[in-house]
Amino acid sequence: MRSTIKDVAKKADVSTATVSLVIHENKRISTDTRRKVFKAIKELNYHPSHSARGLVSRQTGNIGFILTDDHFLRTEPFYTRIFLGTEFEARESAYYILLTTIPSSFKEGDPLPRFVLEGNVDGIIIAGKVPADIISKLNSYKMPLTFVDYYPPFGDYSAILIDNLNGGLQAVEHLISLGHQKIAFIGGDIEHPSIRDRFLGYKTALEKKGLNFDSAKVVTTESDTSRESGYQAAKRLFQNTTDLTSIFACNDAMAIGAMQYLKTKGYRIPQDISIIGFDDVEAGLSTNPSLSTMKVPKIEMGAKIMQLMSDILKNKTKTAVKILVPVELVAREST
Amino acid sequence: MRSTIKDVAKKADVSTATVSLVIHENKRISTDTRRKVFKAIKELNYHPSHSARGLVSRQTGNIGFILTDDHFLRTEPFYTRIFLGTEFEARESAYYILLTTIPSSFKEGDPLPRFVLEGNVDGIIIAGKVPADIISKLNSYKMPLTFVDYYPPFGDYSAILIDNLNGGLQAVEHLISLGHQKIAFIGGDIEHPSIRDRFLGYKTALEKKGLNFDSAKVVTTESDTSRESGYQAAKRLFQNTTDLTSIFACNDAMAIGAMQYLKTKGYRIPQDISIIGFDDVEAGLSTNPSLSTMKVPKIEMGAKIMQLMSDILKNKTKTAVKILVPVELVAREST
DNA sequence: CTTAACAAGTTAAACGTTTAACCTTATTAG
DNA sequence: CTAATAAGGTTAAACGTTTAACTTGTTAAG
Repeated sequence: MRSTIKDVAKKADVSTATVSLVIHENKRISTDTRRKVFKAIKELNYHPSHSARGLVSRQTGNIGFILTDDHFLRTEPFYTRIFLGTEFEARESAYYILLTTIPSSFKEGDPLPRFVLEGNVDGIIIAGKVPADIISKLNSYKMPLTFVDYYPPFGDYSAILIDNLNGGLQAVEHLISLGHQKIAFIGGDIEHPSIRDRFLGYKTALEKKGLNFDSAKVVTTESDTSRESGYQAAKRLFQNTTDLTSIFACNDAMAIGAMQYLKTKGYRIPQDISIIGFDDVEAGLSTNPSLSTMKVPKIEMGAKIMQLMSDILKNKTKTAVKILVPVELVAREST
Repeated sequence: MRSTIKDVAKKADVSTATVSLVIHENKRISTDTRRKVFKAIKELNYHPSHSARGLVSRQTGNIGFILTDDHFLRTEPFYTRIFLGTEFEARESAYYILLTTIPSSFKEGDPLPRFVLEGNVDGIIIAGKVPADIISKLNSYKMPLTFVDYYPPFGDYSAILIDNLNGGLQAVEHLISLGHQKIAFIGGDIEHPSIRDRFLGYKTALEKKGLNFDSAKVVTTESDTSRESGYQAAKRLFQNTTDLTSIFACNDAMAIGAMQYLKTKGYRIPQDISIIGFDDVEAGLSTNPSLSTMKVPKIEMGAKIMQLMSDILKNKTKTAVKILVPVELVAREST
């Protein structure tokens, strides 16, 4: 049998209320009593019952973490790293994370995650792009909704986002600083706010440095940002023009796909063509040459969104905040 | 405010006990009353409070899911798929899964997952190989411990395991049926029960078909089963001998690594060398040629371990059972 | 007709916390 | 010296369920 607050109270020779007050660091309790109680807690290896707490405090101590199944099953551990950060932070703030996936095809009639229906979470973290339908359904529940690595087109939420615009800018400036003037951009899923911003960063960098924008050097027709799409986008790019010396890919997966295409066509990297990606996923390390990229602090983002959630639940943060996390250039062999 | 059992009772004009009995499908309640109650439940969108239930039933309704961080962050979505299966099944049986990772370097002094310390799970599922230290520490808590895709060297637990031996057997028999006589085996982390069994299957198949075992055709010195290790193992293999026409790799990652080596050395697959892997991960589909492999039902395994857990918690399963799930040959272009 | 058995509920205690309201005793202000 | 305040607790109700024990009415058996 696990020990309860009563056991502790008896052992420390105080009331259960006192034990509770000690646990909650209430200043009304003398140092002596506090010590006695802590001693008893230690000796009995007491941990408060999550259920009992939840019942009286009307909080669950749980946070729901939602992502689409294909994001969860992505080959690159991107969202899993974000989750990991969230989990780490949740340990600190004594929350549990309930991870669940939704189909990326989620639509109006589909059932919401069970923890929402049963009110078994105090708040919800949504990671990555999810269908609009689920957001609107979720809105009718009164719990705080926060986003990480995605921001929906409508609504006003707290979110942790990558500074994609600045990242795109830096990536392209890096290429320019190496002497490149003819820089291409390849991207997929261009409706995605993140991709859009990276593209915007690309354009801004060109403008800033007085290089002119050439639409022949831009391929954004792929519907996703997979490796395969990168291959296809590169192929299409070289159908448009061969007048280029470097490529900025909207993410590492596409960059790697593009590298594969370049290799099959006999281009040397970086001598003939330089290439830079975005995200800094593991795979970029084991390509040959290794891939230059913009490093995204995934674990930190996960931790940050959990902190934000915790603040919101403790009423420290009343209004929606959006935090942009900076990215960092990692110059490797491909540039 | 969420509605409670009292609201339902009032609306249906019965006692709360009746509502509870209806929910638990107790036969003592008449069809009429049952209907009334269900109607009220629907109208009020009532869902029982998880906390209140947990408090009185002394169960948490949660299952802990533990894997090492590097397994969770593996590029191939192997364990994530198993988790997904568990999650799906958990929805059916009304459990929540608390996923947490432990360092793969877990040792004696490290803290156990919080849900264990706080007694916030009814049982624990361990996925994949974990350090022995955590198993022994976990044993001192009285909750059921089950394993999926791993079985510890000591102890008596329920587990869902791949039929690795038979899988290895089938893979090699497949090669033999294609006329191969000179079949190599490459593997890593040979201490791992799964790898060991696959190797045993290899040997058994040779024996069964009257082919003699040649230790020069076996490389098991790599310490893990990554792509890179596959590359290295293949390299070493060809240092030993070139007298072979096919390779059975202990998993797809190593098979893919080996394919890369074969390609750089100018071998054609499958004309010069056939190769077969194990696991059926996505990446095997996008190699060129596509990789033959043994298909492991990952989602189903996840679902099965959750069912098993649920049975154990309901006392349906009293003694430890080990279930071997069969694997299936997927012949693609590489053989 | 009496008694037993059953059907279909209801009552009330219990689960382990939290916390508002209360109670002592000691200290301070006037 | 009295009254007010502070310090350091305690009491008891409440949170939303479950379930053993009880009640009431009906049917069946003898």
